[in-house]
Amino acid sequence: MTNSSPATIEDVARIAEVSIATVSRAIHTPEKVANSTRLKVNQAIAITGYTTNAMARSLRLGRSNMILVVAPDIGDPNFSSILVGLENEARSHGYGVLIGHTQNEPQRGLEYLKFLNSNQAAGMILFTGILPFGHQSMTARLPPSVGVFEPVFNGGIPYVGVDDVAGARKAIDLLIAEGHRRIAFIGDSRTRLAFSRRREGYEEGLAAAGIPQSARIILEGDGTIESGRLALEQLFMRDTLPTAFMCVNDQTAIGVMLGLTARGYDIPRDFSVTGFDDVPQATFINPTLTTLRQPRTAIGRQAMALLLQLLANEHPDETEFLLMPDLIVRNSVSRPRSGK
Amino acid sequence: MTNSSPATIEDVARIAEVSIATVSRAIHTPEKVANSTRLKVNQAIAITGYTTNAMARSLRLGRSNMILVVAPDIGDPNFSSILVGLENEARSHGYGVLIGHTQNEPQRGLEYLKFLNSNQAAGMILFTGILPFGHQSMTARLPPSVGVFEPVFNGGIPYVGVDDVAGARKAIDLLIAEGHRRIAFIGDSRTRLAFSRRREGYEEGLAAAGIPQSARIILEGDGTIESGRLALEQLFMRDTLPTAFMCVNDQTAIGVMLGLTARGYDIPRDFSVTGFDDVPQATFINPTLTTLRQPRTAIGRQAMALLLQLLANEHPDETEFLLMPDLIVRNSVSRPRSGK
DNA sequence: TTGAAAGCGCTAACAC
DNA sequence: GTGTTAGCGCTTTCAA
Repeated sequence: MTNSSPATIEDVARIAEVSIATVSRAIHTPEKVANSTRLKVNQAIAITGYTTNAMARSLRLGRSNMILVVAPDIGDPNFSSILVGLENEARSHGYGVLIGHTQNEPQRGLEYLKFLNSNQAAGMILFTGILPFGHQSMTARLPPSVGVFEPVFNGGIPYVGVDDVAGARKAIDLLIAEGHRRIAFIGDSRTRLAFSRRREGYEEGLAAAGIPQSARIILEGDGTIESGRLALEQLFMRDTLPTAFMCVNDQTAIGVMLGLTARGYDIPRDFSVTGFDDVPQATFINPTLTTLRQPRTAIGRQAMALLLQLLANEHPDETEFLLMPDLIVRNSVSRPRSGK
Repeated sequence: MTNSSPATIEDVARIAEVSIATVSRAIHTPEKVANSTRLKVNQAIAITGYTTNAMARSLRLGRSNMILVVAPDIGDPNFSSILVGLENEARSHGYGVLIGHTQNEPQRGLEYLKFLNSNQAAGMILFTGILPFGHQSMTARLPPSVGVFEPVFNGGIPYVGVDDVAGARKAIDLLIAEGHRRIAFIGDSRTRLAFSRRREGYEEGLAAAGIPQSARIILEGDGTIESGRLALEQLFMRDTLPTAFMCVNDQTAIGVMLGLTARGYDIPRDFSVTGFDDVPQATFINPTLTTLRQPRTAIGRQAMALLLQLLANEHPDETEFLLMPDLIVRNSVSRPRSGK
């Protein structure tokens, strides 16, 4: 039990009465070390409380054992459970996870680019649909990277996400099965692929049910609560109201529900609402929200597994890995009021 | 513009036609380098796109430039804005921030302990009231550390938080000023100091208003939405109901409001409710929640500033740094119904 | 199966 | 004001 500065490989070697090379081998390639020697080394490690100095190791190896996870906003309710998957997978392969949040500011992104360039991370997981690094990203050498949720536009980077089209299809099919015909899609976006894919699912579902083009009601949004509210206001200025709102995500749905409630309507009696994501609030809002659950932990796990593959120089053929979201039926959907 | 492996200090030195020592000095102690030389070096850095290899630097210096932030749950709505303060302060002093989340599992804590022992972080910010490392933390050398929100019980670690007593006092004084006399405190906890301090503020306020001990209604909770609901159910099984609920935090308040609404009551007509923290949801819930705003960014900034002081071997006398929360008056409080 | 030694990229003491 | 050099702790040839 040394007490001053942390034990080094040399301390272990001295106590075990072997060379530092043997200690290193006993740790990383134990099969290349005689049983008796390995035992001595292990004892010495226990005595000293030795842990490998990751700096020195990374310097020597030319790569670190950290993965940088870049997210625009770690307050995002989706984020933390995905992180669990990411971390568990990384950890079980000897990697640590480092979280960078850019707050949607390119300036912050550049800091991380510097970080990457100084070799402090072996790979990168991106939570954003674009490389958050501005123009410099073009000239810089990026480490192996994997996107989560959305493809990374300017990178040719593989990604793991959810099958948005199929998921949206589940929602729209439910609404149609309940008898809805005039269903609005709230939250279309040209800049967010996930959102426009969900709109695709909406259109596919309507088409499959033989509902004419003219009955489609599509409003744009950016996925915030506020955008849901706003879209609702716009809708109420038209003459034909839908009987159901299929929202691009839960935040939007919450905005719509808040707006509807404020106008004195009852959900689901007067209007049905669906979301997408299954954020924690979905179970607390009144009525509880029917939505699609993102397989978050699985997404995280698979994204990290993919990155580790890349790091091992195995390049899979596919560039898009989609998992299936589950439809979670709660209380925000019912049959439309007869006559409407 | 080199293209293969990242430029090293040697590349820069060669191009600038100086020694590597001069390059290092030009970067870290520019005043010790002749203007003309510095210029050449800067040009060479620009040409090569050189960034210091943080691994090598840390190894040489014997300390890293990363600060580990350990949080039990990064999904906590308080967390991300505090992180902003932490990060900005750290970054402006050349430190990076690394986030570790323990998910309240001691096992995870141990991983971070190993991380610290391998010298990968120079210091630590703790978001939890206890060292999340189990028994081993006793024997291990911990780096300079600072707590956020709550003192760290088993460490003698200074912390930056909010003045919970004074904050709670603001809430209770408001309720009393509105005319409430029977006010319940929801969310007392023996294990969370911040919570019991808020209860202290509650008691102080009642005492100052001359409200007798017997009128105190105190229920326990763990600060979750569910705990708020639960406490409410318990209260409704008693015969004397309060006219106002002073909740230990916003989550609890939301639980109480949800429960009240579910029972058909109107807030604030039938009951007033206050929270603590000012989470984002406080503005979206209906009615909007009167609460105390944590000066989050300031807390983060100050905590990191304190840690940087420690890292510079300056040890302040105080061990507790409290900032004042602001009372944010919204719509969940009104005068009690006459006759109640 | 083990040891000696080179060297990853950097900083700082020392010499000039 | 600048260069030379030792060495941070580690992994990995190369020899034995």
